[in-house]
Amino acid sequence: MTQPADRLGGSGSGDGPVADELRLLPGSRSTDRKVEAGQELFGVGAPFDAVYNLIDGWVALYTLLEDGRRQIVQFVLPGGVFGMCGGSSGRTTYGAQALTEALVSVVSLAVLTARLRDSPDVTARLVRSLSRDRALAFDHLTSVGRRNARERVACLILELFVRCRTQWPGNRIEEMYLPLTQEHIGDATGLTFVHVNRVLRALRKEGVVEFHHRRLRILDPDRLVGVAGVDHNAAMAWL
Amino acid sequence: MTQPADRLGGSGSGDGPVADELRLLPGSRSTDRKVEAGQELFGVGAPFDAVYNLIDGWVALYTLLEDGRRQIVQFVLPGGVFGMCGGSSGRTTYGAQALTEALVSVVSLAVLTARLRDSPDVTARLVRSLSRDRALAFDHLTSVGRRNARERVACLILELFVRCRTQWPGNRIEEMYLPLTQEHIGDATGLTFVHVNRVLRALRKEGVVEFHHRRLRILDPDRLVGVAGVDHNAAMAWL
DNA sequence: CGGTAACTTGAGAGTGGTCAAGTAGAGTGG
DNA sequence: CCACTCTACTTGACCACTCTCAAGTTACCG
Repeated sequence: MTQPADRLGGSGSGDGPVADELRLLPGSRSTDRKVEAGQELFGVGAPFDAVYNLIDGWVALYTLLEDGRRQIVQFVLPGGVFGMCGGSSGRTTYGAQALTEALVSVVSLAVLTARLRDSPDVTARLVRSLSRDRALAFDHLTSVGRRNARERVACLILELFVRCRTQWPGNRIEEMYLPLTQEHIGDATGLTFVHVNRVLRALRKEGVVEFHHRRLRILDPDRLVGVAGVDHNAAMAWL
Repeated sequence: MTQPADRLGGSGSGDGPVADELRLLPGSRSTDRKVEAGQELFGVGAPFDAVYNLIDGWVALYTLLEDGRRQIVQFVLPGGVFGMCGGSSGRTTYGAQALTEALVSVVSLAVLTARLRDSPDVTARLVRSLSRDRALAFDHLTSVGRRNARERVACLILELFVRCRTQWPGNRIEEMYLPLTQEHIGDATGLTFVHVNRVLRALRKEGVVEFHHRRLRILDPDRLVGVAGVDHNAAMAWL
């Protein structure tokens, strides 16, 4: 474990009682694969014949432009499913990188289609997951397309905060582990890390949020929601 | 019909032999609903208990910010499925507006879940559709987050061109009907319509594309791909 | 022929990018 | 224990891409 022991964001390094409700296919943990922080699960354009189901840890999905510009299109939390791609090319259009030590269940497409056939429950899980992803992607698109830098950063922080809360309903509401660099935030919001830094400093000086050493502290939740420019109810809808 | 008769982009106004492969639920056309161009299918935050399956025409999915800023998150073409939302709120987070006269099949959630249960084929269609949507959303996100105005506009045009081609493999490759205003393009690319106009003028002057009166003419496909900054293969992957 | 929606163009301003330099912190090896 | 290194963070100066505001023009439709 490279993370501090008291972090939120994982159920620990053991193979303990990992909740089955995080699994697309409950039960089978024979296909589990563990990767270290920073490792790539698969790269952009990799052939795909399997679906990944994150059980523990954080994963970032990203795309690349020819000249190296990068866009993080999604942060995956436990329970998330990725690796399925639209298009007929049989290759992924995005890559997946573990942000922390992570545990994924690898499900081959053959197994998945078989299970979809006989298990309405698996189908429902997958459809729900894909729908959620699409809704999240739409939100990000709106943020990046129509919000300014302050709003984007605040929005992202708020989103991750809310998603973490629901994943790990811990008690330390004011502080949480966020395994990101400012460059990650920039790549997710469509900004440069230099500008992310400026925004973060401003928010810090104003006493809204504090983000140092992968620890996020929400100093003033209400102000944060205000800066993000989201409806109070909308923020709750992420739950 | 408000569109010229020779447009690409629809199978006509009749109730003729609409291909069943566009339908999530083949056969049942009792639930079809026809809407005029410009009409809203549902607004942002509408309660949803049904899934929409576009059979004919163009639809735009959009989100709104409190102050009126709008982001188009997806252009739906025949065969597309929308109206399913992630989140548990039971309300849509985006609205849907018909860009042309459109024909949609409305499937109640109850019916859908029943069909998912007993028809692997329906399940496969839905999963494929949702996966494709997610991939498209990721592409848009990359565009809006990491490309400049020229690239974004070129990308969008290219994407719509390719998608149209595959929908309606007509013969007039050089010209097609695109039921958008420059403001639509702006709302989809995260730009203002003023700036979209400038970009479009420049591309026109350079002899790359021409877009007037809802007619798009690709003057120089290779240059367009170059301006868009996409890999030649990647462009084909949309097919 | 008037009204309206879409498109066009210009001038000025501002948000956010680029480039460059420097600081802080964690890990490593002498 | 102290350089040394590497990554992440910080800050400043400058600039440009894109927005805003404001006037027009054009095309379509009643």
